[in-house]
Amino acid sequence: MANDAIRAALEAVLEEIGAPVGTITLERPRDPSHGDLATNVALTLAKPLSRSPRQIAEEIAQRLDLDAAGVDAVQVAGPGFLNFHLATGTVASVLDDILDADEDWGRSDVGQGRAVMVEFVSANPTGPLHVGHGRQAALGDGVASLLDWTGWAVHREYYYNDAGRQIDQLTFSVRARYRQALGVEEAVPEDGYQGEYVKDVADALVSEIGDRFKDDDSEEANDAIRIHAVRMLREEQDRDLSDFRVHFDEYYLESSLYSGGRVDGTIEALKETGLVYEHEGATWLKTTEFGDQKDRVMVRSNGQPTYFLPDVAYHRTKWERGFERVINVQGADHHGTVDRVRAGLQALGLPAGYPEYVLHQMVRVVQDGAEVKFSKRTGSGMTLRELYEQVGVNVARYFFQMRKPDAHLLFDLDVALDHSDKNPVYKVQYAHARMCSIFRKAEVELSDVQCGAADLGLLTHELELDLVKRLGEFADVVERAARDSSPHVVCDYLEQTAGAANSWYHAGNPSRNPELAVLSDDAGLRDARLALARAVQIVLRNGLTLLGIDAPVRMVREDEQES
RNA sequence: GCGCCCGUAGCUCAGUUGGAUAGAGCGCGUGCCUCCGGAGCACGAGGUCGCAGGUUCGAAUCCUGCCGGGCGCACCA
Repeated sequence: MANDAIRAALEAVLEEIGAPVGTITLERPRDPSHGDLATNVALTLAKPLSRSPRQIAEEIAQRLDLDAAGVDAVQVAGPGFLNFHLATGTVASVLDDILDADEDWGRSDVGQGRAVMVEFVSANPTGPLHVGHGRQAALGDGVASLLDWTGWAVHREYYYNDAGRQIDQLTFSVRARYRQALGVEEAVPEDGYQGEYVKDVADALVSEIGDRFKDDDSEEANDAIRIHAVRMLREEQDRDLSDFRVHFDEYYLESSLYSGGRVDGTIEALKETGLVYEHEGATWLKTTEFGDQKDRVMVRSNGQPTYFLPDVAYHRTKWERGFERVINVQGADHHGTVDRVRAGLQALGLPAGYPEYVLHQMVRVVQDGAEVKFSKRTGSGMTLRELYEQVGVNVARYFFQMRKPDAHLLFDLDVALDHSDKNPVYKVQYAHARMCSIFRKAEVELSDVQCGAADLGLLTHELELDLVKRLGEFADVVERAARDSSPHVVCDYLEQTAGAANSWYHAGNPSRNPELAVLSDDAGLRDARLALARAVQIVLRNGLTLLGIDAPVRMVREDEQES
């Protein structure tokens, strides 16, 4: 690849002149007069070499082996940029690489097969998933997918808090609805779950066991109700996620931490560190030792552990299961737990930054300029299923991934429901389908476009070369997105690439510029342009696949849909 | 009060870890329609990067202090 050749040639020069060799960034300048590729190495070397960047750039340019780098010319510009002009044919040669790699184009091996766990969603089984969980599901799945594409062995995990007070509240809420269904006058507890879905759970219980627990308030009865409710709601969440095309390798139950003795084991291990003390009847851990704001209670004065303890125990199992790298995807409202969990793990001897966190901000759904807040089923916010049944799974997944996690997400239903290029999902999908339509028109199978078959040097138009350069950047984009746990980088790239493909395609409209038509009368040009169309199709398809979104070979028009 | 995140065009947002004249989509304005898919295309206007200092060859980006918005600060989870 052109980039690699230039990098190698640059590194050789840097060694010659005794400069430190770090990562050399090559980027495509916005202004075409600045060449095909440019680098700022000379600027970054100004300090370590204590010479003027311009001077360093001149020396590098002089010593650079142009042939080895595959460039026609190199220029020093501005404060000390090196601008490369690639040899004719070199630019388009990346198309052969793309055709050759096909489904693997964009993959890399920076992870070298190492194990990484991504934990996400992890909602309590106390009700249907809402749109916030949806963002986390799409985002977590995207982060996991990016790691997979960059050579990591990814494990997707869901942690179920199936123990504790929230579950007790659910049990009492279901119990109240159950008795209501049997004609007893009883209100759902004030701090219980008020949504309609609790009635469904109670009704199912009635048809399963009749009135057996109507007046039975024993522990056995409550256990049975709890188990029934948790099972039913877990099944609903699993369906919601499965239909959203999000799947997990493992579901880890909080209750198993207790039954397996891991909570007690963690207390014992922490006590051995000497960082545990008793205060006012409670057991504390000195987490301030590791930068936490204040020390934390592990066991309350009533003997019950706080949530902090099983959380540390749980993350300890991640380490013990061999995951030296773990990424937790969570809502930003949980950021307060980050320091304390890390502190607890550090006390046990785990590394300081363990685990990593991707915290995402809240989601607001807007339609006609007003926020949509209500869901009959939950009595509060819109559910994930209500959203994606309206706009479709593809659109929902894309919208959830197209903003950086740090930013609040405004989910605009008006745009999501639009079926034109104004909707970024459709814009990318249309571009993909359009490439496929070229092959239908040409009566050529996609798979018949072979690597090395076309004379790519014939692609000389500015629009063509611009498009080719973008396609060549895909692997770098995926790597950067993976490094920053940011699927939105891929979305931006796909939208820009789709736009460039559209410009190229429309410029070749036979009625306007027959000399730019893909299906040219000139057989050589036609083959070269089909190779380009095929490469565009591959990149768009791979990008969409990575994000978990369909890449349709044809789009159904609305007027066709109706007939 | 303390901590974390955010503040970039009328709106929604990018900005590759400090680089060249700050970008995209929508909206707005002008011009193109019988096309290899008009659900389009081309061009244009629009910015004191919240404010004020600082660091250096260079700052939307890093540091400090303010202003504004969101979220957290339990022996809840």
